[in-house]
Amino acid sequence: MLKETYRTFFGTLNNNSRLEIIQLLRKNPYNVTQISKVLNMNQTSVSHNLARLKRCGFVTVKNNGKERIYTLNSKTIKPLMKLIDQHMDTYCKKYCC
Amino acid sequence: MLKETYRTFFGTLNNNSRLEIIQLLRKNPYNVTQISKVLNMNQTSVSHNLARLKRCGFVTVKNNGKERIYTLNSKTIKPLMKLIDQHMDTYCKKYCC
DNA sequence: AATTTATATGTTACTTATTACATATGTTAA
DNA sequence: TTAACATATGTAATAAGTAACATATAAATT
Repeated sequence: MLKETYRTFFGTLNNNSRLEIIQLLRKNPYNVTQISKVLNMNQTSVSHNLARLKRCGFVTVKNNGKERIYTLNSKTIKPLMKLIDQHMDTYCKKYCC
Repeated sequence: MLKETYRTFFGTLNNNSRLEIIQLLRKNPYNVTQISKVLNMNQTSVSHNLARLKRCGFVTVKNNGKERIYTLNSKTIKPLMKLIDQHMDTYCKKYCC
């Protein structure tokens, strides 16, 4: 696997706003306005971050009138986040944080 | 899970040097000098980056005389990297890179 | 077709992370 | 006990990423 691909992947995850969006989308799909309201982030920021998440396959998007509904990739990202939670649960209490 | 814990986790992975070290350690444990020679990185950089990897439970270390041998966490990080490779294989060709 | 609502994109000041230098510590052997 | 080897840590210039502004596009409603 290309080094740059990893960087894009982890660079995407290494951001508070995007992590908050991911955590929210773990529960349910939402549109941009909903996300920015729930997370109290401004709309342009949400759009920028969703664009990046989409570019990397973390989320997919579906049009619904003027809304755009974003869904977390349930095939790879959902199980991945679960596995990462497990790692952090076991190791990050002792070592990191 | 705490937001800061995620940041530490992904921040650790979002770095070329550390990713190269991880990729190397997926094959075998190595000491600091070996790592810096194989990857053509200066020793202080390798030590700094190993310190961070250790702090987050990505690697463990074992003393062997004056050497210190670093091993990748095979319980969580090895399978995690595999899962990430799979995601990138499926989605990042189309979307990211 | 003009207005409103929803979302996306371009750009830049600012914040954060990285790298590499100098140097310190720790271990072994002469 | 000092020289040599192995690794770790403090610090700062530089590089990279972020957030927020202004603005553009796109769909629906009047």
